[in-house]
Amino acid sequence: MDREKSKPYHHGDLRNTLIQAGLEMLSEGGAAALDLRKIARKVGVSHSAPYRHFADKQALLAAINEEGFLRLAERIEAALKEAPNDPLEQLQAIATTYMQFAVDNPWLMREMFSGLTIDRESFPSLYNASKAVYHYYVQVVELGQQQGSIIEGDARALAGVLKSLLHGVAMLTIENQMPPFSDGPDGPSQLMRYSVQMLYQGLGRK
Amino acid sequence: MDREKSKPYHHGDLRNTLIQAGLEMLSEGGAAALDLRKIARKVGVSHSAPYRHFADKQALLAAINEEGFLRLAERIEAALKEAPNDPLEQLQAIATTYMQFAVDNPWLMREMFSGLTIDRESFPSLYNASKAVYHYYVQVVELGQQQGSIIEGDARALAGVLKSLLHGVAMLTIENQMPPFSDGPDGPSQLMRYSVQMLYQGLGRK
DNA sequence: TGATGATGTATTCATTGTCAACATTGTTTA
DNA sequence: TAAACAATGTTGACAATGAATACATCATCA
Repeated sequence: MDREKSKPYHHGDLRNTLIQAGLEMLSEGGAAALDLRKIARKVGVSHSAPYRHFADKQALLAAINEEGFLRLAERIEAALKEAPNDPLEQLQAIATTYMQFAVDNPWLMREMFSGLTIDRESFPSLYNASKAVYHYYVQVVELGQQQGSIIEGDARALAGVLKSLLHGVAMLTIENQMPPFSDGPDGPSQLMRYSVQMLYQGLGRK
Repeated sequence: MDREKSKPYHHGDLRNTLIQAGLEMLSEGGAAALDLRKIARKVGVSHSAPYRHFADKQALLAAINEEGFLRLAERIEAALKEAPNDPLEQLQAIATTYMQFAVDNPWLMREMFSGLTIDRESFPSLYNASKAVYHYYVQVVELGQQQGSIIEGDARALAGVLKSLLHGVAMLTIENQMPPFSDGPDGPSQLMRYSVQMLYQGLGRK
């Protein structure tokens, strides 16, 4: 009995536990709701214990954001593996995964990309993680170019356009800034598919 | 002499003054740097005076964001007036204006669209202002369709795609999330023009 | 003129990030 | 193995800040 009673003085894995608890707290109201003391309470340590692992609140937030980018990259990688060997379909796979992640983790996404609460440049590993996803875009574009289904040009620049579209659609969706379409696409993932399709075929008439 | 000395007890236009001061403060570090007491000091009133005009910090932020949307809409309207009567050029005018505004007011833009610090839904006038810009997109798309240079389809849905792209490019740019392109477009406004061009002509090869 | 509501002030309180001093424990080393 | 040390956690304190309450000033209008 009492095997839970007298907690050891040292937590054991406080750093990770704090990040996890922070992620949960984020999802319930964003960075504004992210309270260092509350996290500490939740995890069962004193209010200043976190300072042994993070210089300040920013540092914890940076770690949380980094975890977010890692998870996003994981999901996209997994989605790509299951997608058929067709460039457009691979783009769609990335796109809908991106959207799904945003819808599932709106607060996290806002944090990750807002640049409002943390200064990304001062956290190198976060900075790198934040760029990881982009490589998949380039990869798919290059594949498309090799197969002749995507126009010529700097693959990285084209990937940048793609990335921007995905990001814009996803963000505006979770911000309730996308108007509802009566006869247009319905639901986030359809909206995303539609958008990618439009970028692929072009708005201009030939 | 002393014509500035004994300030009148009542400020006269405190509400607007607070918004202006708030905008300035925002531009120096975002909402995190937006300190109610500091604003009050800056404006020369007591630290609880703002509460006569704003229920709380959120309410002031909402007013600031609203002002931001109004300014953005103004700029875009002005840009449209000067643009030639060509749909693609009008799109480009909107796009580069959007980008310029974002580059000029990164913190404000982040605030306006983050949804992190304020709950837009509870401020109707802000909510409306946030949707004003969108109408210009629809307008231009419809014009393009009439002239036959833009493909058929729900103009509002197409405008949504356009809006998403502009937003994505602008936001990722100010967040330093757009990789630099060696032989691609150079500089924010060129990057924006390039992106719109790509959306117009399509990434797919015909 | 004097009643009333709007606007501003002074004071106070709770929350929260941060820091300094101290406690506990695991690890290394003499 | 014992002492020293580094890592980790706790307690208590402080300042900044958002917010609430009670009071002061002033313009307007019946």
